[in-house]
Amino acid sequence: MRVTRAKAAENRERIVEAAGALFRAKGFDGIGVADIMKAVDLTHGGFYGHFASKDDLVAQATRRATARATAKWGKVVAGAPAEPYAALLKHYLTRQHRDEPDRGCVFGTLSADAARSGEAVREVFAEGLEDLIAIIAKSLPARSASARRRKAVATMAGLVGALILARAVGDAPLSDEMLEATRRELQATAGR
Amino acid sequence: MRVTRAKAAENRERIVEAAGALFRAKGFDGIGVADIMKAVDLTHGGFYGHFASKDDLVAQATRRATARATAKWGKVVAGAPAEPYAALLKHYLTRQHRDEPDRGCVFGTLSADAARSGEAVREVFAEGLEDLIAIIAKSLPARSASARRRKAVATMAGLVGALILARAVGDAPLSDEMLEATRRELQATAGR
DNA sequence: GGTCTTAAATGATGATCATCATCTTTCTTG
DNA sequence: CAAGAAAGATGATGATCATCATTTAAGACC
Repeated sequence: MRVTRAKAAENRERIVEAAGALFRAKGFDGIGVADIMKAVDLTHGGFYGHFASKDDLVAQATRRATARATAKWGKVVAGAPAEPYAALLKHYLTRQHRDEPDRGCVFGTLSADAARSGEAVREVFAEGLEDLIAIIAKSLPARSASARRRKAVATMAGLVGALILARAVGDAPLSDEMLEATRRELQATAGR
Repeated sequence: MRVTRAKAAENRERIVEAAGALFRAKGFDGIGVADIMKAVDLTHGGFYGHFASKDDLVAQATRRATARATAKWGKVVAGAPAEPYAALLKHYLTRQHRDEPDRGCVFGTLSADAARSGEAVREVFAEGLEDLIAIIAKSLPARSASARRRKAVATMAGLVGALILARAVGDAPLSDEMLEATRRELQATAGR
């Protein structure tokens, strides 16, 4: 049945949001169009009125998720002006973040899927990643710009790697250790 | 048609090997039983004579891949007794490794998939990861055992994160930079 | 209020999925 | 050499997949 213009736009929003969570939880290949629509209480038929294809939704949901991450990181550093770098590490490497992949960082859940996707998705990832690296670089104690940049890139790798591996090993003690050890090492080597 | 016992065992081997490569290239959900069998020139029907389920194959292929990684890392450190840690970094963070996911480290390709898999697969991951961390720890210059362990865990996170992100951003300049910056940072902070 | 437009529902498409029963063929074993 | 065993092929199962044509119903606009 027909629905108001505003309601239709809201439905599109809800599809993108639900897809973002479901893709993060199950991977691009792990969830289908019908189940995504069911998650927002719609039937699968209306999907192609909103999106050109599933790939189109993948790209839109990914962009939404990276933008959300950038905004969140900005708030985290703004909320801890004295120790922004430490705040970022602490915010990212938590058990809660590890245990809620569907609401967490998209780079920690879908990077491998992105590597297997088309150029459109990979470009969204590249742009989002540059934004986060820039935030890290600004949060670091003053060194040369190139040294800050290098440390920021390596920090991004450490954060994402620790989160992914902490999830991959299940509930082994190693899982908590991945988060804690990576946080301490990154922190200890931040100064110089 | 029937085949010798030896040939049947070899076929099983080839299935596990091919599956290891195909899973790494396309993810656990990205490749089907029929295509795996086709890759070793068999029809899909014989599959369930060799394996109880696709999950069974996933677990076996994963174990094979982690064992292979452990053996390879052992050779790398043995081949560079003067600077084993530097050799590990250099071996892992290369453009070739990034561009050949089907033949590369299973932790860099399937960790996110493992996080979404059953406990059996995650246990294989945990055991394999412990082995690699132990190799890194032994390759580090002498500090306290706990400091070496912590640095080894953080190194593992950095290696895997850099590789995954370098693949996720496509052929952006950031891709090469991820490998190089992470290698330099890990190396620079290895001493103390 | 009547006409046009369109969002979503219904239902079908053909592909592909994991799984398995059955059959054929050939190796193995006595 | 004969009988039993089993590896792999054939083909079917029912699910699920992305995609789309058609229908229905109600908002938008004159």
